Amino acid sequence: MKRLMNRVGHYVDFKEDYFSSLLDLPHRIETRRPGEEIVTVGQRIDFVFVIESGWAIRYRILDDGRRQILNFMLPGACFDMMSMASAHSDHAVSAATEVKLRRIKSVDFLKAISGRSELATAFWWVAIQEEAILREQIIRVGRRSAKERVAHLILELNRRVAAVEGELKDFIDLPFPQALFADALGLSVVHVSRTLTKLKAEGFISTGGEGIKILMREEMAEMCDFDSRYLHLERLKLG
Amino acid sequence: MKRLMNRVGHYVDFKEDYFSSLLDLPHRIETRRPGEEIVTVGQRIDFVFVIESGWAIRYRILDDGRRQILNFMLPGACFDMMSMASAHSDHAVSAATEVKLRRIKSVDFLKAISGRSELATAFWWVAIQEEAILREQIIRVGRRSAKERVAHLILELNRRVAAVEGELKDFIDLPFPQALFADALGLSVVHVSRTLTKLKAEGFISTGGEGIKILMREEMAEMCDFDSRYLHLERLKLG
DNA sequence: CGCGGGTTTGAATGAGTTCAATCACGGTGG
DNA sequence: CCACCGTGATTGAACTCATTCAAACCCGCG
Repeated sequence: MKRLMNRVGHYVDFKEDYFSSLLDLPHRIETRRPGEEIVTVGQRIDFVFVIESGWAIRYRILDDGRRQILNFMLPGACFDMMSMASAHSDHAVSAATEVKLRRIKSVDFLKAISGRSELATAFWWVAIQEEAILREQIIRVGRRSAKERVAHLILELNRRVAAVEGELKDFIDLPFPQALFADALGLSVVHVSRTLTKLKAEGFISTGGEGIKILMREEMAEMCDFDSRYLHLERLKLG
Repeated sequence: MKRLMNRVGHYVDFKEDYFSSLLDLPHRIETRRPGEEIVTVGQRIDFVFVIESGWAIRYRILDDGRRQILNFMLPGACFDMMSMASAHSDHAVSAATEVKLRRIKSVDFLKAISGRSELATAFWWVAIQEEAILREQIIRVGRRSAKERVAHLILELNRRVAAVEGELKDFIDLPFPQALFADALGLSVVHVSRTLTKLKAEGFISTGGEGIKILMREEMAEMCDFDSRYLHLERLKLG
């Protein structure tokens, strides 16, 4: 919840008690192991989830097993606020890593924010940002080369982690297999591996442990046409 | 405006006077010729647009000229409700055909729907549907073959036109060049042409005039894995 | 030590692109 | 009325980027 506050706090003048009402909401804390489902296709959506820790993915599986990841969801992510009751999910959500999440009834959540216009505005901004991320994903898989795609996604995730942690680092933890990158970018695992190797050879990044170090942020952003403005983090002072 | 009513009317029990308040809102009617811009990149968004007639596209141009169309917007489309004041557009909107549009100040629009919860709910549904269309677009360009992409988009547009016109036809008017299809699907114009030829040869569709006739809807939907449920038209009785 | 998940590498294949030429068609001017 | 454009659609041939398949590799773990 602290991370959600970090994130949402960028959009409103932060006051602790705005959030206390959210914290006090009736809820359940659940955990999922890597690969376990959180929301299944066709499920009725009457809960809002908040990711307390860990990474999740939103995706769809086609009949023959192809998988497209729509978006990565990291700590502080908050879904599905939009859908509300009486909609059925047309895609699934599952855990990429070990995940801890808070489950709140949609009605309770909506009641809590509807009274407080600052909070409502903040979550409105989160929804706008979410949609911008989806649009950027379309551009990425639709019109960018493999090299650009991989670099662009790395930079996006790096920024989004920064928005949650409050500081922009040159290292991103990616505690999940490259297959997730492949399915997010519409590439094969093999080609993701080759592309990462090339990015390393060209000095943009280096890998070590379960993450990636960004060595030449400027040049890399230039190369893959990454412009962080779409993430709407302007209130953040990350340089 | 009639088309917007058609569309939105699926989600609430239709009452003429819900909409009269929208019709009476201060507005300007504008027209754009094919190719002319409606919203430019970086522009501050404090207007809601309603397409009265014609087709528009939402897209982004990359530095080297590559273009990715994010979504087609057809008569009855209503944007950008989400963004509200103080956001800058990270993509452009322009006319695909001759377009007539209604421009309403965001504040006026929001005031008008905020009082009437049925209207607010209806536009909420429109926003949900819009987002589902974006997600489907990601899956289309990310994990489908050229043949599947083209077929899938044809079926989607067909359904969306039906939602506006109130009846599902086997013929779709597509009064714009194939280049738009290409840029929407992340393909080259040449390959779109080849793919359409193949779809014709296999008996799925036929072309004539400025449109496409769907000859084997079932088989085609099966082939490209099209499931109209994501469009959230359930209240529509289109079979 | 040996197993297993995940990554890397190589070689062959394939889907889609690019470039260039041709075609089809509607509009315009002589 | 017809020749001439210009835009967009189609076709062919060469090429490229990414996929597929298969083997090797790496490393943490029982």
